[in-house]
Amino acid sequence: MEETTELLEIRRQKLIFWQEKGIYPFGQRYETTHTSQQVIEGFKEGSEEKVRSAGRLMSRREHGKSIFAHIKDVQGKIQIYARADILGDDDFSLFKEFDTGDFIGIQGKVFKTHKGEITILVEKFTFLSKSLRPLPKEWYGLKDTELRYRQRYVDLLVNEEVKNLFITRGKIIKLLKEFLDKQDFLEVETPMMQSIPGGAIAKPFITHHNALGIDLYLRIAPELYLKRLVVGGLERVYELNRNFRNEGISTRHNPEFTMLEVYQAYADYTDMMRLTEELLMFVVQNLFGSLKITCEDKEIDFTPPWQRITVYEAISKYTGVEVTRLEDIRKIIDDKEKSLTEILNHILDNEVEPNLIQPTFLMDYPTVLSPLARQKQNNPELVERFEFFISGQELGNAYSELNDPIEQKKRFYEQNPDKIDEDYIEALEYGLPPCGGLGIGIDRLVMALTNTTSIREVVLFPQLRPK
RNA sequence: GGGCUGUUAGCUCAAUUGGCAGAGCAGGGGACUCUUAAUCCCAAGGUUAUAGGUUCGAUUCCUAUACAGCCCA
Repeated sequence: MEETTELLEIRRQKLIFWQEKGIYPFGQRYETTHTSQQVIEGFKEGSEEKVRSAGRLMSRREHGKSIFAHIKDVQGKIQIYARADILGDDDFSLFKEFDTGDFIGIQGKVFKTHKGEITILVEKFTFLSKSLRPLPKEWYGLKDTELRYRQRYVDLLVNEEVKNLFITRGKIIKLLKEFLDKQDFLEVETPMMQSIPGGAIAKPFITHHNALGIDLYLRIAPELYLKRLVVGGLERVYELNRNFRNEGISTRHNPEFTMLEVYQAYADYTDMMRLTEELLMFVVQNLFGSLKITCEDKEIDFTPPWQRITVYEAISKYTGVEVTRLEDIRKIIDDKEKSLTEILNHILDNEVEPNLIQPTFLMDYPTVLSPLARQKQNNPELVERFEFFISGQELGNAYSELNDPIEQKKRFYEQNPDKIDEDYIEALEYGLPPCGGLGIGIDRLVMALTNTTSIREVVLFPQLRPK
C-alpha cells in the first residue's frame, strides 16, 4: 500500500535533510508560556514581552531575508516573524525549510506590525513534529464530504467551523451534565453489552463472549437498567452515552448514537416536561446568551412553557379529520394492508411532525405503541408519554414509567412472548416507585442547536463503508 | 432496499456537438527584510474512481462495479 507521489517524496527528503543537520524532526515536550490567544490578549504596546508558543505552521509568506507565517493551536492562530538578522543566516536558512503542517515551538518577543497584527518575533525555534503529507489549502478548505468524514482530523484542521461545531457539542454535553448534577441527579454507567436488548424496539448488534460462551447484544437503550437503579433506591439517575442500533444509515441515523436518559422517582411525565424545558433553557441560555436561536431560517424560541398538544389533537389539527380514538385514523388513510400503528406512524411522520417547528410536546400516545409507559388513569388506551420536537425533528421521548410488574409482563408478552426480560419483571416486583423517565437524542439536539441537517456533521467519526 | 446525482492534479474547480485534459492555490527552482489568499519570473505535476463496451477517436455515449451525497420506503 506504499503510496508515492512527488509531494510525499519531497517531504520524505526534508525529513532526511533535518536528520542530516542533526535535528530529529519528531521532538519532545515543549514548555509554552502562552497560547495563541494569550499572546494576543496579553499584548501591551511597547512591553516587548518574551513568550514561548507552539503550534502547527499553517501558512508562510517569504520575503528573501524575512518570513511571515502563522502557527495554529486549538484556540486560533498567531503570526510569527522570522528575520535573518535576528536568527543568523544559518538558523534562518533552516527556518526556511519548514513546511506547512509542521509543528514548531518558538520563543521571542511580541510586537505589533505596521498593519496592526500582533506577532511574535522569532528569536529561537524548535522542531516539534514533521508533517509528511501536504495539507489542503485553508482558504479553500476541504469540501469533499467523503474525505472530510474519513479524515476528520484534516477536516478539523482546515475547516474552522467544523472545529467550532465539535467544541459546541462538547459544551452542550457539559451543560446538560452540569444542570442535572445541580439537581442532584447521579451520573451512572450501565451495561452496553446486554443478554436481552430492551428498552426500545430496534435491531441490535450481536457479539459473542468467549469465556461465558454466550451471545451478547450491544444495547439499544439503557432504560431497563436505569429503572433497576431506581428500584435500588438511586432516586435520580442519568446516563449520557452511546446506544447501538443495527438499522439503516441516513442523515438522521448513525448506527451508534448518543442518548441522554434521566429517571426521577416520585415524578411523572408532566415533571419530565418541566425538566426538559428547564434543561434546554439552561443549555441554550448558556450557549447563546439568549433563548431564541435561528435554525434553518426560522427563529426557535425556547422560552417555557412550550406548546403541549395531544397526539389526537395534533392529528385532527393538521389533517382536518376529527380523531378521538385510534381507529379514527383509518378515516385519513384507509389501507387494509397496513396496521394501525403503521398508519399512525405514517401520519405523525408526514402530516404532524414537520409542523412542529417551535419546541412542542406531543403527548398521550396510544398504549400499543408504548409498552414501558403507564396508562392514563381515565383512559387505558392511552399512556402518559410525550415526544418533543424542535424544527420538525423528534429530539426526545419521555413517560410516566410503568411500575406495575403484572401489567408490564402482560405488555412484554403482547410484544414478544419469546423475549421477556424476567429479571426486569422481578426487579419491578421488588417495587419501582412512581417514576418519570426522559430520553434526549444528543446528536439530534446538537444538530438542532448548530443548525445542521446531517447527523454525520455532528458525529466526529460517522460510520462509513471501509474503502 | 429503490430512485437521482457525483467521482478530473495534493486542495478547489473548468473542459463547447464525441476531436491535443486546463486554471487558481499548494508543492519545486529563482528574486524579494512589514507580509497576511503576499508579489514577480521559471519549470513541473494526470492510468479523467475501477473494469468492460460502442467509435477512426471517449473526461464526454452505454453497461457493470466501488465509494459518496441527496430523496424515498
